Amino acid sequence: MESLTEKIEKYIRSLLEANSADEIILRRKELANVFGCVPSQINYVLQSRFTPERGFIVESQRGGNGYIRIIRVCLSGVEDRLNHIEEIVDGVMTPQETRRLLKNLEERELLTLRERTMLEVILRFVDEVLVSFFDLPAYRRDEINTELVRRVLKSLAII
Amino acid sequence: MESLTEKIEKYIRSLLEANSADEIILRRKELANVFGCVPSQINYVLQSRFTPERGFIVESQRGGNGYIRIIRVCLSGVEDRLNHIEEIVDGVMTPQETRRLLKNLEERELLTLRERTMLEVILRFVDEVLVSFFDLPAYRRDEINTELVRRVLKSLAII
DNA sequence: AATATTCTTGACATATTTTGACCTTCATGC
DNA sequence: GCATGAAGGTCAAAATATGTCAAGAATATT
Repeated sequence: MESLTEKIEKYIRSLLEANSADEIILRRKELANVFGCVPSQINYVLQSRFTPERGFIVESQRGGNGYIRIIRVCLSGVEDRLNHIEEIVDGVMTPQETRRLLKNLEERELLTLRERTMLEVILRFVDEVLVSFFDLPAYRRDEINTELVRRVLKSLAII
Repeated sequence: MESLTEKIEKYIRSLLEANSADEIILRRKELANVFGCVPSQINYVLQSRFTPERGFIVESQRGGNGYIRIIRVCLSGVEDRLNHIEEIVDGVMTPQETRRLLKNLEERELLTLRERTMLEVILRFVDEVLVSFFDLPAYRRDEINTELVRRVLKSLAII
């Protein structure tokens, strides 16, 4: 069973494909009408599915002639990719957040499945060492794991 | 006598076979119902049997329309390669020996440049953490680093 | 026989989706 | 200017999934 959120996500992605554009403009109310849902559902879809981590930027304007603009981000140069990494690997990530990030990066083809698997094996091993040898609390382990991911992704960004 | 965990493991594997797919999607509660067990038993099976080290990636999402997705990344004919790994990652390696091994694997096209870079960045970071946080002597760090390489290569041998 | 490891269970914690009531912003006509 | 109506935004509750953790039971190892 596909959720409403997934349907709307696919619809928006199909609009982007169809226009073979990196950008589309929507009316929130109209889109909500298409799916027979409440307008704020659209906000939820945007906030959960069209995030920078997934490679999108969303702009909007209220008031008369208001709109929602969805932009697919293209990472062209090394500089762009490094900044992007800094943006999406922000603060300290829990293992769950880390796994989700890796999944998203694979979906965007910024990581291969092998690279993702390697990283998961390594993160598990490092975590195991930190807990069983050094009895480190979860928060400290998350700090180290996050920094590891940050460094790896940065190093890959420049290749 | 087969344990519940083993039964569930076989059942999931059979689902993957049956669909001849590299991926299945489950509902934790439903699967628990099939075996008349507690839902968290499913987590135990996933954590102990469907690890990246064994060639699986597990993704999941909580909440409404939640799911558990199991991705198989393993192929057949693994035995030889595993033995080979045991041979080449023998004993404890120094950082120099490790780098030479990784370079060699890249030249033989068993690792890509990106994968080798990932590993080198990770090994350097782990070593740094072990020194600066825990003041571990060199031979202990080499043990950990060697084990890390062994695990990663084993999991890659499966893929 | 004693100890260590793995398995099983259940109480409790956390995350996601959907909906609706209420808030904020802005272009436009007067 | 400024009131108005037409946008989009925020927040919280309810429903519904999965995750975590620890204790006890079952098995394996020494």
